[in-house]
Amino acid sequence: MTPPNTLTPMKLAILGLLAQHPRSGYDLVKVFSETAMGGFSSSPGAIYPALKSLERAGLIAGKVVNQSTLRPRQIYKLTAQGTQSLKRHLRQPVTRDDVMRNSDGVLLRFAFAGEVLGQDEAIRILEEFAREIESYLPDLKAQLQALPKAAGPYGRHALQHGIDMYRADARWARKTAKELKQQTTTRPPMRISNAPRTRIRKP
Amino acid sequence: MTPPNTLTPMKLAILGLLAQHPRSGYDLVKVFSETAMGGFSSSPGAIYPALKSLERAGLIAGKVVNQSTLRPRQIYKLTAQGTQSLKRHLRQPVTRDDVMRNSDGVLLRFAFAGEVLGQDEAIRILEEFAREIESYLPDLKAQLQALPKAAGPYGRHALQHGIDMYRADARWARKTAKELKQQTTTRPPMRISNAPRTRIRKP
DNA sequence: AGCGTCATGTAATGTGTTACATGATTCG
DNA sequence: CGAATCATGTAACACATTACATGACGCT
Repeated sequence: MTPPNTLTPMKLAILGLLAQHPRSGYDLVKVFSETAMGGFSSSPGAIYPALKSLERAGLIAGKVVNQSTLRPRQIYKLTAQGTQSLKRHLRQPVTRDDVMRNSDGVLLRFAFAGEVLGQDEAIRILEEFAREIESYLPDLKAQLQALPKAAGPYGRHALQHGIDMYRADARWARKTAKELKQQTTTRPPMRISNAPRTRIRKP
Repeated sequence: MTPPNTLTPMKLAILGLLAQHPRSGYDLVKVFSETAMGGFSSSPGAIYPALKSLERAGLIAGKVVNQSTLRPRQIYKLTAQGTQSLKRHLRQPVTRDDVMRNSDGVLLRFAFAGEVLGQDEAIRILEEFAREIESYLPDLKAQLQALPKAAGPYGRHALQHGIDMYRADARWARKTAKELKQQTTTRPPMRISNAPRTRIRKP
């Protein structure tokens, strides 16, 4: 494991998307450019190197599809090791550090955990997220109180913005956890093994 | 102007902090490490190079303070050009792109604009921010509607998170603009010229 | 014949992160 | 005296961004 267990946001996103179903690099480019996807602006210059790095690390494997046409296309899918690495990453607890400077990453974890590990893990992430925020909020309020009056209103307002955002985060997490629990259709997690049980229909 | 007009978040933050009052590199390290400051984790390895780059670009000037002790300390302050560059940057309109992938930068702009350009500019930024968000929200809601049912609930919830966050952003911006307008103490902007009118008392 | 899109990349560049290095000063 | 803190940096590294390059395919 040359890159130990780091998994940058970009690579996590790629692994998660490939866990949904195999895709080509170009497919990923389109996903990132067309959907909101948590603020990735990502361009080919970021995606293709990341794919190669993931392939070198043995987490994904590309299969060249030459199908009759002469234009080669690489379709990537997760390897067993990649699946394992993704799951390990998704199972990590939500820390205060995540809350402070990686809340986008938590969102990614939530979405992929729901698909890959099942609803229970998604709910766990939501609740840990909310809990960490709620334990962090008093600190922020104390910081707000501690601000010297001389500092002027702008720093105070900026800090208040942070507080408002965290509150909204926590509210969203609680609300979403509740919704997920209420819908009793507790579906099992998606299968992402290499040997799918059901045939894929190609319409 | 070797680096044209780019001004990364880091450099903007440094310029803004130096506009408040001159500081040393170490002072900046402390500010970034002790206060929340919008999610900068920033360490010496980022700050000192940025300072040198800003100095090369002529936006700030360091003055060595040898004062009796043998340990040199660089105190940086904005040059006239740096002040001008900062103001130009702060006066830029808030775009949808800012909203989509740089809302932290907007916050920084707001806080520094209030101090450097005065309350009116700060309010302008808040209102542009809110307006851009409110014009972006329908798009996001449409994306939410357009999500295929088959995609499962997690992507939908993640998107809903984005919507909730933007709503909270807009609410905060409207609220803050209102508060700033209500307090009739329309103070003039801070002086950041190199020739201060009032003597600085050194207690 | 030419343009846009599909599909894959590479190169240059800048920037942040982590970790380490180096001395001086202050405090117990 | 030794430890923590002040204060300044450097080196190695990974990473993303922008811009460019290449070539096939489909449409007009």
